[in-house]
Amino acid sequence: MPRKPAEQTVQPDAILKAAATVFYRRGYHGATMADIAAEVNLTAGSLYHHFPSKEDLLCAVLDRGLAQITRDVRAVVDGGAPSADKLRAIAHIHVLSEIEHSNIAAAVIFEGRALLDVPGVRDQYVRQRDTLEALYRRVVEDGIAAGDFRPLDVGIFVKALFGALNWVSLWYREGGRLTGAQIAAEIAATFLAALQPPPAEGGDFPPC
Amino acid sequence: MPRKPAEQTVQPDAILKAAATVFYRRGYHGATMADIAAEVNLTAGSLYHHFPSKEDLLCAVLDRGLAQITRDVRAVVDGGAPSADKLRAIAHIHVLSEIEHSNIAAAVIFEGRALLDVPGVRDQYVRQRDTLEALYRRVVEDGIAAGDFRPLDVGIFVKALFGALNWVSLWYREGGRLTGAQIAAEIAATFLAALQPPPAEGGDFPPC
Amino acid sequence: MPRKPAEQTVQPDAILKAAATVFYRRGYHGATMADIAAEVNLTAGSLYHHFPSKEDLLCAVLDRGLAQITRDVRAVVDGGAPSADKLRAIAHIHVLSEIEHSNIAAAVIFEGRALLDVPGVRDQYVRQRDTLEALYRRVVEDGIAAGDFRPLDVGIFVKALFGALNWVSLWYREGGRLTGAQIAAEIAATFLAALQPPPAEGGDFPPC
Amino acid sequence: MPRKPAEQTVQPDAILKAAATVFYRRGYHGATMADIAAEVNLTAGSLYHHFPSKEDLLCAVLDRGLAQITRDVRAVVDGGAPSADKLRAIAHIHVLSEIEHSNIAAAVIFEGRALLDVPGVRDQYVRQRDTLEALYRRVVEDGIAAGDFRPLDVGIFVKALFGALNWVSLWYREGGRLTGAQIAAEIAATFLAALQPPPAEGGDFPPC
DNA sequence: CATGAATGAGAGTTCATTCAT
DNA sequence: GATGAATGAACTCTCATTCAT
Repeated sequence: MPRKPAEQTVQPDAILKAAATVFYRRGYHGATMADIAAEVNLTAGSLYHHFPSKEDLLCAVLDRGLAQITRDVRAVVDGGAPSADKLRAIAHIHVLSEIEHSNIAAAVIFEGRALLDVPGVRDQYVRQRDTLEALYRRVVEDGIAAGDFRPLDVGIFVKALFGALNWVSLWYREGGRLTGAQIAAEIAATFLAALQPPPAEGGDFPPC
Repeated sequence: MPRKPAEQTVQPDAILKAAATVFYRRGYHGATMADIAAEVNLTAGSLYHHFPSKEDLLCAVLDRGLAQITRDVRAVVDGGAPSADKLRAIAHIHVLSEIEHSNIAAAVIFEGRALLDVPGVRDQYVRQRDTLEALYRRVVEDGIAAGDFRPLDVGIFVKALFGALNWVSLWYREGGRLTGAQIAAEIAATFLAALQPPPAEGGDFPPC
Repeated sequence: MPRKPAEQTVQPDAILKAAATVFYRRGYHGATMADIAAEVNLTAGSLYHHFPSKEDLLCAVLDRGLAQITRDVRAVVDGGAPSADKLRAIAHIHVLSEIEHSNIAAAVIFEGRALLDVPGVRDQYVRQRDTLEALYRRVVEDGIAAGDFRPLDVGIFVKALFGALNWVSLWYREGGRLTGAQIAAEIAATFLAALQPPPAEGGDFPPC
Repeated sequence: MPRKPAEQTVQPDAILKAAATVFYRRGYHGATMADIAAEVNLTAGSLYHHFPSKEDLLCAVLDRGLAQITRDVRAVVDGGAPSADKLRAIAHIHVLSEIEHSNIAAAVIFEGRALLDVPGVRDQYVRQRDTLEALYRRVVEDGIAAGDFRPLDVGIFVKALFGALNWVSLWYREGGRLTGAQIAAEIAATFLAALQPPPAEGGDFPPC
């Protein structure tokens, strides 16, 4: 007894965005297929024409989100800019991904845990996440090697940076005091300050 | 025909710890009352002798966790140590709370979102969280006022610090390369480095 | 945007065979329209160009199957062969129908029950089934009347024969030890042996 | 918001009987958990306190039914009665099981197919079924070996017997012309007649 | 207090059916 | 005619919650 066909066909892309939004808003377990469907003016059952299950939907969201941010970050990392600029650029990408691209990145960040029970899926997710982290790490390591940054525990440093950047999605509100770009710049500045090499011993000063 | 009472009466405290653990592990919506009960060798129904609902359990966990860490942090902030030492101390408290106290703090961090739908509850939670954040902010502001730290956007800085510290609960594994204390120290060092005032322009140096 | 029509128009006949196969394989309730459609390289929706509903499909299958076997059996029963030959012939028809004609007969046998809820449909189905049974019964009764078979409870006998013949569809496997014809012959032989009149008391023997 | 506790505790046994009845009436796929639950004055969800899934319920029904009839039949087969008496006895057991023991046996017979998709389960079911069939076969083979029965294709014969006996559950109606015991006796008589050795060629008669 | 059994409100998922293209 | 997308009803299963024992 179906009656009313949808006004216009829904793209799987729109569903992914809707899912990301709802997963982020309610969490994976708290989100219902009906919630997601409503976001694109569908009913829950209709989603199954596009994705075989809720879990697959989450996988697709995470996959898509990580792939996108990874691609953008990699472009920066592979570029020829100074390390400090690279770090500023990836902070920018990271924050903007979180707050602009339909929360896909934010869902990635916080709901990836929901997948950690499903072994096959988990592995792929963890691998992608590690790939991204490795890119951040490379920027820092290269900067240290080049003498632009002071040596420190890169592992902890990158995880702290990740935490600071990811956390933005939890407190950012549109129309707040600062734009996403400004927030990214400020965070980058903070972490760059922490990477500042100490003033060279005497070297900067002309001999008396 | 239940006959055999638990070996020893279960303290509400143990239930809170169990709930925190399970909330952290599975998320609020993913956790079941049976999961939590099993953690203390009870059945789901028995939990209702101690807490009126699952939501109340979460509230209690968050309340307890925030209250505890807030109390500890406040003690430090109210003390007379130099700002840098205070920041090191609260990082230590923060990280240790996350990874040692039965994940209560970690649950606080990530599952507080589950309460954001319930208005009355939400407000109390947000208020407590803001109280804690204000303490961190005070340390930074005092340090800046005292000239120990360089001036910067304190709001962003504190949120970045929060993110970096909270993130630890997502990647920390017992028996890893570093202890919680070492991690806290490293993160504190990073953020303190970012707070380092630039070398005074010449003033520190005697005239040549 | 469907563009490519099926290679060649699908006959309702092919759909009926497909439906019979799937109904037999999965049972009426276990079979989906998509299953049936796939069997003839269609999609579920397309079936509705040929049959108004799943129930109608089952009706058509049963109707067709029963009509066919009834026609064949009637031809034998109305013929002039000896009763024993008639019984052999209908066993042959019955078994071959089950295992060769796309399981239509087998579906008839086991899935007719699914219709027993729908009153109007049920009646027609039951009537057809009784018609078929009456033909079997006539062969036995005629044989008894003619003195070829020993008298016995014809109702039970025919139902036992039905059961034995129908059961074949549940255990027959293509390429097994015996062909369908051999199985039919063996079953017929068994039931004919049971119909054997006892040796006449003395009458057959010349006086000593 | 549960309100009304059941008047009296339901035994798993009662659920099994209910399930057998409903499975038989509607078929496995046509039966709903609510149907089964209603039969014992429960709601669907409550069944899950006793059986982990609908499939498990079917397994339990089949297991129980097959085990019971197999036990009874084995007792007869292992006894010392003449082969003909054994065959009469097992026909009696078989038919009575079908029509009296809550349709468990009938469900076994017709709904076992629903399990044939689940490999692990299927194997156990098939094994049990084969065990039962082997008992029937043994009776016939022993009878032949003892010269009580004429030699014939035992495989087909036993399957025909099975079919005839199982079919009873499809047409038997309480209060009909014959009791279950009478039906069993008649079917046994039919098959025993088919097993009758032909009158010895003259040898039995004294020379004239 | 603890328990096991029960409940009712969904949740995810399936599926027969419809319909614009 | 065929299709893909959509729907709504129904189903299996889960779970927070209650309560007699």
